[in-house]
Amino acid sequence: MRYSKGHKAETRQRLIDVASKRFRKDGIEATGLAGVMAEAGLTHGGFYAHFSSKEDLVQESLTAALASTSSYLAYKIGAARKRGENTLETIVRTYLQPAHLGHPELGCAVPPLIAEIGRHSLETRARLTEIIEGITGLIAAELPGNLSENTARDRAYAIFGGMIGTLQLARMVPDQETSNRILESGRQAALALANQPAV
Amino acid sequence: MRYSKGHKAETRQRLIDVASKRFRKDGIEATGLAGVMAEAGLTHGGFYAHFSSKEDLVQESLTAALASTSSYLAYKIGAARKRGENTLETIVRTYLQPAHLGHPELGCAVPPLIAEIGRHSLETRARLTEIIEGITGLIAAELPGNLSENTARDRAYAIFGGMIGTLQLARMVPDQETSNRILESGRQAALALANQPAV
DNA sequence: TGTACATCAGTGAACGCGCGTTCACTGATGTAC
DNA sequence: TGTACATCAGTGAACGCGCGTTCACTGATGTAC
Repeated sequence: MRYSKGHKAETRQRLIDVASKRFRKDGIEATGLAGVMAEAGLTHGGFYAHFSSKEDLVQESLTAALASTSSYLAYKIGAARKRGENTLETIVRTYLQPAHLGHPELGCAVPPLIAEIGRHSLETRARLTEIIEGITGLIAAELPGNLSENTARDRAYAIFGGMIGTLQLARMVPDQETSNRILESGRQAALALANQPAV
Repeated sequence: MRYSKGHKAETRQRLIDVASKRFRKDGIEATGLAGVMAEAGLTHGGFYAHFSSKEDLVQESLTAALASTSSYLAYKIGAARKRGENTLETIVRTYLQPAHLGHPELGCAVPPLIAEIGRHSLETRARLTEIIEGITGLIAAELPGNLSENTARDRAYAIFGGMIGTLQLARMVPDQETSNRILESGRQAALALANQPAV
């Protein structure tokens, strides 16, 4: 069967969507290509018409997922600024909202996958690091006070690191009340770090 | 061959040691039982004389690894107190020291494995959560000021979450200078959180 | 003291299974004539 | 306008491999007599 123009690009996009969700939900190692293809309504043999390897799919789908998180945060920041709201509080409340606990397949790819990514090739790590630096850049740009570029960047890393670790802890503890306490504590901590004066 | 008394217990301990290192280095999913047995000098068939399943080994070895981290921190805290040094600074400098970046197989099991553990059974999560709460308890006990038990506990979670996320970020970025900046920023953040007044 | 036997940690072949990857093939449709 | 052909996204069988788990067996040594 010959397909209409744009059909292949659509299929590729669908594969990226399915894979990025499965990776976030089950981990990269635990996600099989056959399952991804099946969920996209295809048989497994056709995979290599779209990607050169599983690692290629990993790069493409995680790049897409991270870029989407970055865009979403940027949009939230813009909307908050328009309304005259505190943009940093918006970032923190968006990232550490209780709804972000469940459904990791719809959330930021960093908390569920950062450790696994760390075991991948330098190339994959470098590529994903770039987008993560985009996210910390968004945070850095909203930090109050006259911080130097370096100070702002470093502080943004600490804030983002705190949010990542907090989300992971909240997701791992089996008790929901503890989960919510951890999230709330993480929110307070992130804002406290953001608002401390320059050293 | 019949073995002398205590021989089986020694083998079991060796398996736990090998496995806990491999899990931390390569992840749980990516670690095969045959490899663990081979590194311990055995063939794979004997595994089930020691553990009922891979999940059993996961629980035993991660419990051991986390307990070891907890003990080590407790020892460091005790030594610092004896010398009249700041115990919280000791915790933070121990956890976020540059040497903790490399060789994750020798470090705390939480940063490399928390996301993967989150996908395991409720039983496994509950068991490991207990020990993690031991670690946050150590931190909570050293927080200055007259914090209520709940406040101290919640703040300890935020500090520990920050240290976890910071270590993960520092491990993932491919550039070592950035790594060290992230670590330093994480140390400052952890101490700033510890020293802020009660809300 | 010497001999027969029970023990049981460890061996290694085998199980079904899913993995990532390869490849000859299909067949509906756009294009060339 | 009608026909022959080229295209190529997707199919499905097959590859070698490692996985977790099972199991009949081994054989050195402690124990019973």
